[in-house]
Amino acid sequence: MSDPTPEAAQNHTSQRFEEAALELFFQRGYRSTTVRELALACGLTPGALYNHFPSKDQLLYSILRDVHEQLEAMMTEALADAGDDPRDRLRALVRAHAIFHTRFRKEARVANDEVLALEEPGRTEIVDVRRRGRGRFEDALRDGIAAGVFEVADVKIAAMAILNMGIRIAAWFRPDGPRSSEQVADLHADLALRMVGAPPA
Amino acid sequence: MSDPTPEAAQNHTSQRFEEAALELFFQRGYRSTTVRELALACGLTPGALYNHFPSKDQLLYSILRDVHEQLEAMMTEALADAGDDPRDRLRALVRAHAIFHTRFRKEARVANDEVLALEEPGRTEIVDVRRRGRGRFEDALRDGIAAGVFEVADVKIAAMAILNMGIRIAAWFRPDGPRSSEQVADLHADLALRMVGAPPA
DNA sequence: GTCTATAGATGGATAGAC
DNA sequence: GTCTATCCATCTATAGAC
Repeated sequence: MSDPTPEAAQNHTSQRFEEAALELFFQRGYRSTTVRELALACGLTPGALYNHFPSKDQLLYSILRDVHEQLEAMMTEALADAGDDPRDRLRALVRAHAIFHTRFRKEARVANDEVLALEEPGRTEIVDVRRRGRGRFEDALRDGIAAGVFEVADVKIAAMAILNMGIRIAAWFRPDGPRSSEQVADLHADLALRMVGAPPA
Repeated sequence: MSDPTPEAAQNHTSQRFEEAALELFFQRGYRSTTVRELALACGLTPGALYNHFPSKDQLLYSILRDVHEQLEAMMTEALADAGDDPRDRLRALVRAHAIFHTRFRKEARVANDEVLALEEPGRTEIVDVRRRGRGRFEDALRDGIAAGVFEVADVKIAAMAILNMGIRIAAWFRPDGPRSSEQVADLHADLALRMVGAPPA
């Protein structure tokens, strides 16, 4: 009842492990990061990790699952707000995707680079999630073609190209660089619309 | 003189190590591949590696250096044959880049994924080589803008997008898939020309 | 130039006290 | 839930015989 404990400011240890792991996996890669380094970054000892995760692999899996959930949520929300015009919908999708890869660039890069490091069955699960995400771009393109506003020679290639120029943002974007998240997102949306034969005015 | 030895068919052991390493690094990644696996794949024992490379790191470095040299050579040759029209030059560059990433997709993917696994000073050297390669795309775009045939809002972003949709080809292309190397290259060249406001007829 | 054998370090993970 | 201590596997690399 009367319980204004300082627990409000508490970061659960498992979460601290995930944050340290994100940073270290981003800097050195999953395989090069040791359990000892993870524990040290949390001010703990190696054994402590295993009170929160059954293995180093499951720690990576937990991170990747969260990252993909968040990306999916952002794209879903963007589409929900986008209206009916296929151009607006593609723009919304590309923008959301780009903004995610700038704002959560560490998460995104770890997610992209370390999928193959996962053990089964987590790996197959995450790969499937990513495949479904790719489907959103293909659907957006097909809708525009059906509506007669896009002209695309090969839907899969175009979708892959749009998706991948977005994915790679996480590899080069710098938060302290000359372009904001929003600017990068707008520029990519314009490029995508040009790619599908619907150049913006 | 009279020397038709069977050495013509000989594969030098160092080359066999590089080939085995390429395959294993492609499948499992550099860090997950052990010296024992490399030696076994060559029908040798771990110690034999060190007659040809001073370390596992130097083996990776040797592979990455060769890969980037070959990519540079292909792009240089493509530009030399391309004539003067900026559209033709961009098309040639994107095509050469795309074909490299289909035909040498294992080499390309290892080169992309394992740069950070390199130790210094090799890592900085390879990163610089890659930066110079990126400059070719920016130059091609600036030439087209100067000639009045391209219209680009942000040269660096557009160059990065074109470069990166090409780089990611190595991550999804399958030699036994429905599209040939040439088809993928042509489709990407068309997308790139659209991105710079010079859609092909 | 390859082998056998092993050094020397480091990895993930566990046991049991507190 | 964290600690100390450690197991045991595995890693890169080396030494010296052939």
